[in-house]
Amino acid sequence: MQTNSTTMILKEIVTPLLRWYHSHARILPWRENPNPYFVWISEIMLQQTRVEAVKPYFDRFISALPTVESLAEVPENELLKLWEGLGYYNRARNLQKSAQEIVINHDGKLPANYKKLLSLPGIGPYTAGAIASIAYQIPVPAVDGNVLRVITRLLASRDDIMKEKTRKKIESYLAQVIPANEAGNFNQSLMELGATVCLPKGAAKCYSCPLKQICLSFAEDCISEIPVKTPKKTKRIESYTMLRLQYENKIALQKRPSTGLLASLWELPHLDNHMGQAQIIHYLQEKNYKVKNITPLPPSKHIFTHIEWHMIGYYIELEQIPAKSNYHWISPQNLIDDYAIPTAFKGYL
DNA sequence: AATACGGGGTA
DNA sequence: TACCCAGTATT
Repeated sequence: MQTNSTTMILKEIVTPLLRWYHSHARILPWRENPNPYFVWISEIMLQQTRVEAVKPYFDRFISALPTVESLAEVPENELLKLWEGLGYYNRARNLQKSAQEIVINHDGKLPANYKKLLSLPGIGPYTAGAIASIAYQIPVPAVDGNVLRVITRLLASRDDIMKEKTRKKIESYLAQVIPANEAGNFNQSLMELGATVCLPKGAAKCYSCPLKQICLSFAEDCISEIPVKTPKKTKRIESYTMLRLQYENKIALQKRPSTGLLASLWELPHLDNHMGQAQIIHYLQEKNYKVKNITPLPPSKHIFTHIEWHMIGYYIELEQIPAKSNYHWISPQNLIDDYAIPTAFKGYL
């Protein structure tokens, strides 16, 4: 073990951070009973997702699926319905794959082992560290965006936090100072500080930071310059015309492909580009749908991480549909109960 | 190493 | 707008 200046600084934060966390930890649903299953579910939900967004999903999810076994067995449509609107839907499917593996290979319990956790689908270095430390008190780091920001600022490091190398370096530093009996509290205290005090984009509340005496960026007055992040590339724009098709009080839906964006979720029928009423009527007539009434719906925009959807839409009442319609015709109540529909389409439902 | 993968909150 | 969020999997 090395004891360079970096490690010495990090050793100094342990006690003040734990003391601060003891009195400032937010009360969160998944902290009430931090059993491995609840910790796991919460950590998956929290990937790239804010605490406030997760809260209602977490409570509903663990009520519906309180055990690893129940998650392993739930039908996919029910699972996706529980995840509807939360985004990154592969998280839900990977959760179930892992649950099935855990039932088969680990006696239905999350393994108390960092590498075994890491091998499960949907669990990467951060989540493996979070579960290991929070649920099992195993002294391994859990480095998320908060921790990257807190530590680079603490050290006044200009390392690019988008690079894996930076994360690994910080993990190796932290591994040397994690207190043996409070691994979970220590990791959570770093994240909590990042989430509530050491805020991004010039919003840091250094005046109330328990580490301001130690923080090199605070001393050098360069908080606003750290962390360094490589800029992300611009989004592409895609245009669609959404069809809100109505026939005998039922709505047309179709299932999205099993791979790619919003895989396997349900969607409204739609055409590429922005089409006029005449083009839509022509398109439907060719497929033997007879239009009774068509009215334009207001444009809407949905922004993904890497794509922007620019949508227009039409509300269309049909008086006849072909014997073999490619669409699924769903009653409104059935749609609410059983069909997971991404937020992007909600503007036209 | 770069890109795909949601959705919402904030300055 | 642009950035950011208790990141991971795939290419």
